[in-house]
Amino acid sequence: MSRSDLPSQTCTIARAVAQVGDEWTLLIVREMFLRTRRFDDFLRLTGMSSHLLSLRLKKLEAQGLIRREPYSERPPRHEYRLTEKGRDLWTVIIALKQWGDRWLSAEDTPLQIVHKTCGQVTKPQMTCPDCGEPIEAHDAEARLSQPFELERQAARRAP
Amino acid sequence: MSRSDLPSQTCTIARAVAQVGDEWTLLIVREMFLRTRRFDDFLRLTGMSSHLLSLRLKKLEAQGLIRREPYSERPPRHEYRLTEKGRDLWTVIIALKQWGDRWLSAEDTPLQIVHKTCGQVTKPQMTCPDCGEPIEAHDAEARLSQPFELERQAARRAP
DNA sequence: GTTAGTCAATTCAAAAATTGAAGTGATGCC
DNA sequence: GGCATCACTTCAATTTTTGAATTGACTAAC
Repeated sequence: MSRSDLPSQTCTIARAVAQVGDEWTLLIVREMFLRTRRFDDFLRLTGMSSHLLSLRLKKLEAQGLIRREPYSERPPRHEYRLTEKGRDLWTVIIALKQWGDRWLSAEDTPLQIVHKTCGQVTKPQMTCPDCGEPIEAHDAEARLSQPFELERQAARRAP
Repeated sequence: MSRSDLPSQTCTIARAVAQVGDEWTLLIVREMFLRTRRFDDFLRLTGMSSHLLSLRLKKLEAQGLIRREPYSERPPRHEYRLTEKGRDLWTVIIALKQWGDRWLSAEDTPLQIVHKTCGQVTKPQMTCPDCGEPIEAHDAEARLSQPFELERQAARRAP
Protein backbone atom coordinates (compact mmCIF):
# COMPACT_ATOMS: atom_id res chain seq x y z
CA MET A 1 0.00 0.00 0.00
CA SER A 2 1.22 3.48 -0.74
CA ARG A 3 0.45 6.70 1.05
CA SER A 4 -2.07 7.59 -1.62
CA ASP A 5 -4.33 4.77 -0.41
CA LEU A 6 -4.70 6.20 3.07
CA PRO A 7 -7.69 8.45 2.34
CA SER A 8 -9.81 5.39 1.58
CA GLN A 9 -9.26 3.75 4.95
CA THR A 10 -12.02 3.34 7.49
CA CYS A 11 -9.91 4.74 10.28
CA THR A 12 -10.41 8.47 10.68
CA ILE A 13 -6.90 8.82 12.05
CA ALA A 14 -5.53 7.38 8.82
CA ARG A 15 -7.71 9.78 6.84
CA ALA A 16 -6.58 12.73 8.90
CA VAL A 17 -2.98 11.66 8.47
CA ALA A 18 -3.49 11.45 4.71
CA GLN A 19 -4.63 15.08 4.66
CA VAL A 20 -2.21 16.72 7.06
CA GLY A 21 0.31 14.10 8.18
CA ASP A 22 3.41 15.37 6.53
CA GLU A 23 6.19 17.62 7.66
CA TRP A 24 5.68 20.65 5.46
CA THR A 25 1.90 20.60 5.58
CA LEU A 26 2.01 20.76 9.37
CA LEU A 27 4.46 23.65 9.22
CA ILE A 28 2.26 25.52 6.76
CA VAL A 29 -0.65 25.09 9.14
CA ARG A 30 1.51 26.29 12.03
CA GLU A 31 2.31 29.41 10.02
CA MET A 32 -1.35 29.97 9.27
CA PHE A 33 -2.03 30.11 13.01
CA LEU A 34 0.79 32.63 13.35
CA ARG A 35 -1.05 34.80 10.80
CA THR A 36 1.23 34.17 7.85
CA ARG A 37 -0.79 34.58 4.69
CA ARG A 38 1.51 35.11 1.72
CA PHE A 39 3.46 32.80 -0.48
CA ASP A 40 6.81 34.45 0.05
CA ASP A 41 6.40 34.54 3.81
CA PHE A 42 5.56 30.84 3.96
CA LEU A 43 8.62 30.25 1.87
CA ARG A 44 10.98 32.08 4.16
CA LEU A 45 9.39 31.19 7.46
CA THR A 46 9.18 27.48 6.82
CA GLY A 47 12.32 27.16 4.68
CA MET A 48 10.66 24.85 2.21
CA SER A 49 11.13 24.99 -1.56
CA SER A 50 8.76 27.06 -3.66
CA HIS A 51 7.88 24.07 -5.80
CA LEU A 52 6.70 22.03 -2.87
CA LEU A 53 4.97 24.98 -1.23
CA SER A 54 3.00 25.50 -4.39
CA LEU A 55 1.99 21.82 -4.50
CA ARG A 56 1.01 21.78 -0.84
CA LEU A 57 -1.06 24.96 -1.03
CA LYS A 58 -2.95 23.50 -3.98
CA LYS A 59 -3.57 20.30 -2.06
CA LEU A 60 -4.72 22.15 1.05
CA GLU A 61 -7.04 24.29 -1.04
CA ALA A 62 -8.46 21.24 -2.83
CA GLN A 63 -9.09 19.64 0.58
CA GLY A 64 -10.89 22.74 1.80
CA LEU A 65 -8.42 23.53 4.56
CA ILE A 66 -7.42 26.90 3.17
CA ARG A 67 -8.78 29.36 0.64
CA ARG A 68 -7.17 31.95 -1.59
CA GLU A 69 -8.42 35.47 -1.17
CA PRO A 70 -7.49 38.39 -3.40
CA TYR A 71 -6.14 41.40 -1.56
CA SER A 72 -5.11 43.39 -4.63
CA GLU A 73 -6.45 43.56 -8.19
CA ARG A 74 -3.57 45.38 -9.77
CA PRO A 75 -1.18 43.66 -9.55
CA PRO A 76 -3.29 40.55 -9.03
CA ARG A 77 -2.38 39.31 -5.57
CA HIS A 78 -3.98 37.03 -3.09
CA GLU A 79 -3.36 35.53 0.27
CA TYR A 80 -4.12 32.21 1.92
CA ARG A 81 -6.37 31.82 4.92
CA LEU A 82 -7.62 28.91 6.94
CA THR A 83 -11.19 27.78 6.47
CA GLU A 84 -13.16 26.53 9.44
CA LYS A 85 -11.96 23.02 8.66
CA GLY A 86 -8.41 24.30 8.71
CA ARG A 87 -8.83 26.33 11.89
CA ASP A 88 -10.15 23.23 13.56
CA LEU A 89 -6.66 21.76 13.27
CA TRP A 90 -5.59 24.08 16.07
CA THR A 91 -5.91 21.26 18.56
CA VAL A 92 -3.52 19.10 16.55
CA ILE A 93 -0.90 21.84 16.33
CA ILE A 94 -1.24 22.64 20.02
CA ALA A 95 -0.93 18.97 20.92
CA LEU A 96 2.30 18.81 18.93
CA LYS A 97 3.51 21.98 20.59
CA GLN A 98 2.86 20.74 24.13
CA TRP A 99 4.62 17.53 23.32
CA GLY A 100 7.55 19.36 21.76
CA ASP A 101 7.77 21.73 24.71
CA ARG A 102 7.84 18.83 27.09
CA TRP A 103 10.18 16.46 25.33
CA LEU A 104 12.25 18.36 22.81
CA SER A 105 13.16 21.62 24.43
CA ALA A 106 15.71 22.41 27.10
CA GLU A 107 14.55 25.97 27.54
CA ASP A 108 11.23 27.57 28.05
CA THR A 109 8.74 27.40 25.21
CA PRO A 110 9.34 29.79 22.31
CA LEU A 111 5.60 30.17 21.86
CA GLN A 112 3.11 30.92 24.61
CA ILE A 113 -0.61 30.56 24.25
CA VAL A 114 -2.76 33.20 25.91
CA HIS A 115 -6.36 32.34 26.61
CA LYS A 116 -8.18 35.49 25.58
CA THR A 117 -11.22 34.70 27.68
CA CYS A 118 -9.36 34.50 30.96
CA GLY A 119 -6.17 36.35 30.08
CA GLN A 120 -3.84 33.62 31.31
CA VAL A 121 -0.83 32.11 29.59
CA THR A 122 -2.14 28.60 29.32
CA LYS A 123 -1.07 25.06 28.52
CA PRO A 124 -4.19 23.57 27.03
CA GLN A 125 -5.01 20.07 28.21
CA MET A 126 -7.13 17.27 26.91
CA THR A 127 -10.04 16.72 29.24
CA CYS A 128 -13.07 14.50 29.33
CA PRO A 129 -16.11 16.72 28.75
CA ASP A 130 -18.30 14.37 30.79
CA CYS A 131 -16.42 14.48 34.05
CA GLY A 132 -14.14 17.44 33.41
CA GLU A 133 -10.99 15.55 34.37
CA PRO A 134 -7.78 15.65 32.34
CA ILE A 135 -7.44 12.56 30.20
CA GLU A 136 -4.33 10.77 29.01
CA ALA A 137 -3.39 7.50 27.39
CA HIS A 138 -3.65 5.37 30.53
CA ASP A 139 -7.08 6.80 31.42
CA ALA A 140 -8.52 5.77 28.11
CA GLU A 141 -9.62 2.59 26.45
CA ALA A 142 -10.14 2.30 22.72
CA ARG A 143 -13.31 0.60 21.54
CA LEU A 144 -13.42 -0.36 17.88
CA SER A 145 -16.63 -0.46 15.91
CA GLN A 146 -17.56 -3.90 14.60
CA PRO A 147 -16.65 -3.22 10.95
CA PHE A 148 -13.33 -1.68 11.94
CA GLU A 149 -12.55 -4.58 14.27
CA LEU A 150 -13.33 -7.13 11.56
CA GLU A 151 -11.25 -5.27 9.02
CA ARG A 152 -8.32 -5.36 11.41
CA GLN A 153 -8.69 -9.03 12.21
CA ALA A 154 -8.74 -9.81 8.51
CA ALA A 155 -5.52 -7.86 8.04
CA ARG A 156 -3.87 -9.73 10.90
CA ARG A 157 -4.55 -13.17 9.45
CA ALA A 158 -4.32 -12.41 5.76
CA PRO A 159 -0.98 -12.56 3.90
CA MET B 1 16.23 23.82 3.74
CA SER B 2 15.45 20.15 3.82
CA ARG B 3 13.38 18.17 6.27
CA SER B 4 16.51 17.00 8.01
CA ASP B 5 17.15 20.54 9.24
CA LEU B 6 13.87 20.74 11.15
CA PRO B 7 15.17 19.25 14.41
CA SER B 8 17.52 22.21 14.85
CA GLN B 9 14.77 24.82 14.74
CA THR B 10 13.82 26.91 17.73
CA CYS B 11 10.14 26.20 17.27
CA THR B 12 9.04 23.20 19.29
CA ILE B 13 6.28 22.51 16.77
CA ALA B 14 8.91 22.15 14.05
CA ARG B 15 10.91 19.84 16.29
CA ALA B 16 7.88 17.74 17.07
CA VAL B 17 7.04 17.58 13.39
CA ALA B 18 10.56 16.43 12.63
CA GLN B 19 10.13 13.51 15.02
CA VAL B 20 6.61 12.36 14.27
CA GLY B 21 5.25 14.47 11.42
CA ASP B 22 5.06 11.92 8.70
CA GLU B 23 2.35 9.59 7.48
CA TRP B 24 3.72 6.21 8.43
CA THR B 25 5.18 7.29 11.75
CA LEU B 26 1.80 8.59 12.86
CA LEU B 27 0.15 5.34 11.81
CA ILE B 28 2.73 3.30 13.71
CA VAL B 29 1.99 5.38 16.80
CA ARG B 30 -1.73 4.87 16.26
CA GLU B 31 -1.14 1.13 16.16
CA MET B 32 0.89 1.29 19.34
CA PHE B 33 -2.11 2.82 21.10
CA LEU B 34 -4.24 -0.01 19.74
CA ARG B 35 -1.81 -2.41 21.43
CA THR B 36 -0.04 -3.63 18.32
CA ARG B 37 3.46 -4.66 19.29
CA ARG B 38 4.94 -6.89 16.61
CA PHE B 39 6.67 -6.23 13.34
CA ASP B 40 4.36 -8.37 11.27
CA ASP B 41 1.24 -6.87 12.76
CA PHE B 42 2.42 -3.33 12.08
CA LEU B 43 3.11 -4.44 8.56
CA ARG B 44 -0.35 -5.79 7.93
CA LEU B 45 -2.33 -3.29 9.95
CA THR B 46 -0.71 -0.21 8.48
CA GLY B 47 -0.07 -1.57 4.99
CA MET B 48 3.40 -0.07 4.80
CA SER B 49 6.44 -1.80 3.31
CA SER B 50 8.70 -3.81 5.56
CA HIS B 51 11.71 -1.80 4.54
CA LEU B 52 10.19 1.48 5.62
CA LEU B 53 8.71 -0.01 8.76
CA SER B 54 12.15 -1.19 9.73
CA LEU B 55 13.61 2.28 9.13
CA ARG B 56 10.85 4.00 11.07
CA LEU B 57 11.06 1.66 14.04
CA LYS B 58 14.79 2.29 14.23
CA LYS B 59 14.21 6.03 14.10
CA LEU B 60 11.50 5.89 16.76
CA GLU B 61 13.74 3.80 18.98
CA ALA B 62 16.68 6.18 18.50
CA GLN B 63 14.39 9.06 19.45
CA GLY B 64 13.27 7.28 22.58
CA LEU B 65 9.61 7.01 21.58
CA ILE B 66 9.54 3.24 21.60
CA ARG B 67 11.67 0.46 23.00
CA ARG B 68 12.27 -3.12 21.93
CA GLU B 69 11.51 -5.73 24.53
CA PRO B 70 12.31 -9.42 24.24
CA TYR B 71 9.35 -11.69 24.80
CA SER B 72 11.06 -14.93 23.80
CA GLU B 73 14.63 -16.14 23.97
CA ARG B 74 14.34 -19.11 21.69
CA PRO B 75 13.63 -18.14 19.02
CA PRO B 76 14.86 -14.65 19.81
CA ARG B 77 11.79 -12.44 19.53
CA HIS B 78 10.91 -9.02 20.74
CA GLU B 79 8.13 -6.55 20.61
CA TYR B 80 7.87 -2.80 20.43
CA ARG B 81 6.31 -0.70 23.15
CA LEU B 82 5.82 2.98 23.70
CA THR B 83 8.00 4.72 26.23
CA GLU B 84 6.57 7.50 28.36
CA LYS B 85 7.66 9.98 25.70
CA GLY B 86 5.80 7.95 23.12
CA ARG B 87 2.67 7.49 25.23
CA ASP B 88 2.58 11.22 25.68
CA LEU B 89 1.75 11.49 21.98
CA TRP B 90 -1.72 10.23 22.79
CA THR B 91 -3.02 13.80 22.73
CA VAL B 92 -1.71 14.30 19.20
CA ILE B 93 -3.34 11.10 17.93
CA ILE B 94 -6.61 11.93 19.63
CA ALA B 95 -6.56 15.44 18.20
CA LEU B 96 -6.13 13.95 14.73
CA LYS B 97 -8.92 11.49 15.42
CA GLN B 98 -11.40 14.13 16.57
CA TRP B 99 -10.60 16.21 13.53
CA GLY B 100 -10.93 13.22 11.22
CA ASP B 101 -14.22 12.21 12.85
CA ARG B 102 -15.58 15.69 12.38
CA TRP B 103 -14.39 16.49 8.87
CA LEU B 104 -13.57 13.28 7.07
CA SER B 105 -16.21 10.78 8.03
CA ALA B 106 -19.79 10.44 6.94
CA GLU B 107 -20.61 7.75 9.45
CA ASP B 108 -20.08 7.42 13.10
CA THR B 109 -16.54 7.15 14.36
CA PRO B 110 -14.88 3.74 13.89
CA LEU B 111 -13.04 4.21 17.16
CA GLN B 112 -14.58 5.25 20.45
CA ILE B 113 -12.62 6.42 23.44
CA VAL B 114 -13.85 5.31 26.83
CA HIS B 115 -12.74 7.27 29.86
CA LYS B 116 -11.90 4.56 32.36
CA THR B 117 -12.26 6.87 35.34
CA CYS B 118 -15.86 7.85 34.62
CA GLY B 119 -16.88 5.03 32.30
CA GLN B 120 -18.21 7.30 29.58
CA VAL B 121 -17.59 7.18 25.86
CA THR B 122 -15.89 10.53 25.54
CA LYS B 123 -14.72 13.05 22.98
CA PRO B 124 -11.74 14.60 24.68
CA GLN B 125 -11.50 18.38 24.38
CA MET B 126 -8.72 20.89 24.74
CA THR B 127 -9.42 23.04 27.76
CA CYS B 128 -7.65 25.84 29.56
CA PRO B 129 -6.46 24.43 32.89
CA ASP B 130 -6.71 27.88 34.50
CA CYS B 131 -10.36 28.55 33.88
CA GLY B 132 -11.51 25.10 32.85
CA GLU B 133 -13.18 26.31 29.67
CA PRO B 134 -12.78 24.59 26.30
CA ILE B 135 -10.25 26.41 24.17
CA GLU B 136 -10.05 26.71 20.40
CA ALA B 137 -8.17 28.74 17.81
CA HIS B 138 -10.25 31.90 18.16
CA ASP B 139 -9.97 31.90 21.97
CA ALA B 140 -6.21 31.89 21.82
CA GLU B 141 -3.48 34.33 21.03
CA ALA B 142 0.06 33.27 20.26
CA ARG B 143 2.85 35.11 22.00
CA LEU B 144 6.34 34.58 20.65
CA SER B 145 9.42 34.73 22.82
CA GLN B 146 11.84 37.50 21.89
CA PRO B 147 14.45 35.23 20.27
CA PHE B 148 11.82 33.41 18.28
CA GLU B 149 10.22 36.67 17.16
CA LEU B 150 13.57 38.09 16.04
CA GLU B 151 14.43 34.90 14.19
CA ARG B 152 11.16 35.16 12.31
CA GLN B 153 11.57 38.80 11.45
CA ALA B 154 15.03 38.07 10.09
CA ALA B 155 13.58 35.31 7.90
CA ARG B 156 10.90 37.65 6.58
CA ARG B 157 13.36 40.33 5.41
CA ALA B 158 16.24 38.12 4.38
CA PRO B 159 16.47 36.69 0.87
C1' DG C 1 14.91 -35.38 8.67
C1' DT C 2 12.85 -33.00 5.09
C1' DT C 3 9.38 -29.58 4.44
C1' DA C 4 6.58 -25.85 5.59
C1' DG C 5 5.70 -21.97 8.39
C1' DT C 6 6.62 -17.88 11.52
C1' DC C 7 8.90 -13.70 12.68
C1' DA C 8 11.90 -10.00 11.93
C1' DA C 9 14.07 -8.28 9.24
C1' DT C 10 17.54 -6.97 4.76
C1' DT C 11 18.51 -6.29 -0.19
C1' DC C 12 17.75 -4.24 -4.44
C1' DA C 13 15.78 -2.10 -8.54
C1' DA C 14 12.08 0.85 -10.10
C1' DA C 15 9.09 4.57 -9.22
C1' DA C 16 7.84 8.70 -6.90
C1' DA C 17 8.73 12.74 -4.20
C1' DT C 18 11.68 16.44 -2.79
C1' DT C 19 15.33 19.87 -3.28
C1' DG C 20 17.60 23.76 -5.15
C1' DA C 21 18.57 26.73 -8.62
C1' DA C 22 16.95 29.28 -12.36
C1' DG C 23 13.39 31.35 -15.01
C1' DT C 24 8.66 33.72 -16.00
C1' DG C 25 5.26 37.34 -16.15
C1' DA C 26 2.54 40.94 -14.31
C1' DT C 27 3.17 45.05 -12.14
C1' DG C 28 5.04 49.15 -9.37
C1' DC C 29 8.70 52.55 -8.22
C1' DC C 30 12.45 55.71 -9.30
C1' DG D 1 14.62 51.92 -18.86
C1' DG D 2 16.20 49.31 -15.02
C1' DC D 3 15.46 47.17 -10.75
C1' DA D 4 12.41 45.11 -7.38
C1' DT D 5 8.31 42.44 -5.64
C1' DC D 6 5.21 38.69 -5.64
C1' DA D 7 3.59 34.39 -6.93
C1' DC D 8 4.58 31.17 -8.97
C1' DT D 9 6.68 27.32 -12.81
C1' DT D 10 10.32 24.53 -14.85
C1' DC D 11 13.74 21.19 -14.66
C1' DA D 12 17.68 18.32 -13.39
C1' DA D 13 19.78 16.12 -9.47
C1' DT D 14 19.11 13.88 -5.27
C1' DT D 15 16.62 11.41 -1.81
C1' DT D 16 12.77 8.54 -0.36
C1' DT D 17 9.53 5.22 -0.88
C1' DT D 18 7.60 1.11 -2.88
C1' DG D 19 7.24 -3.68 -3.80
C1' DA D 20 9.08 -7.91 -4.56
C1' DA D 21 12.36 -11.23 -3.34
C1' DT D 22 15.49 -13.12 -0.08
C1' DT D 23 17.69 -14.30 4.47
C1' DG D 24 18.28 -16.53 8.87
C1' DA D 25 16.95 -18.28 13.11
C1' DC D 26 14.10 -21.09 14.77
C1' DT D 27 9.47 -24.39 15.55
C1' DA D 28 6.05 -27.68 14.30
C1' DA D 29 4.18 -31.15 11.29
C1' DC D 30 4.60 -35.05 8.40
